[in-house]
Amino acid sequence: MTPGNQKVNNDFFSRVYEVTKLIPYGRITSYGAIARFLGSGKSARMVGWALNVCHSNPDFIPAHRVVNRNGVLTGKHHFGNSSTMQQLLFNEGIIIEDDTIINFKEKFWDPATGLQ
DNA sequence: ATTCTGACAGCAA
DNA sequence: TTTGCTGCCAGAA
Repeated sequence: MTPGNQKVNNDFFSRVYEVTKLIPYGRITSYGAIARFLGSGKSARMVGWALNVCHSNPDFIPAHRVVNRNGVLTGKHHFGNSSTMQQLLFNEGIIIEDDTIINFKEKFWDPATGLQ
């Protein structure tokens, strides 16, 4: 395996968790934003996959603060109950209507600009 | 080993 | 504007 082709999977997953944990309370971001922040802008699906297996991480991962670029709660079904994700977000001041975050643009937090 | 699918995103029609 | 296909990387069958 070439140096530049080394597996970053482990690292990638961990980074996804770290970034996700950095999302401020009441704020949200998108899979693509995280992927892009990690350097793999086109690997947004991997971010979702990482969050899908985030239970392997001992720390609490606020995965409910991560939605797709449209602000749609595409992963709500992975929170046990379909309404759990929406409920969690609602508790943080995120207004959701029809599985879509109304004030998405307003509450959006980009790790790239949010951490600088 | 091959094929399909997935918590996405970008672009073409 | 909406719909559909493609790229992305990993895992499951």
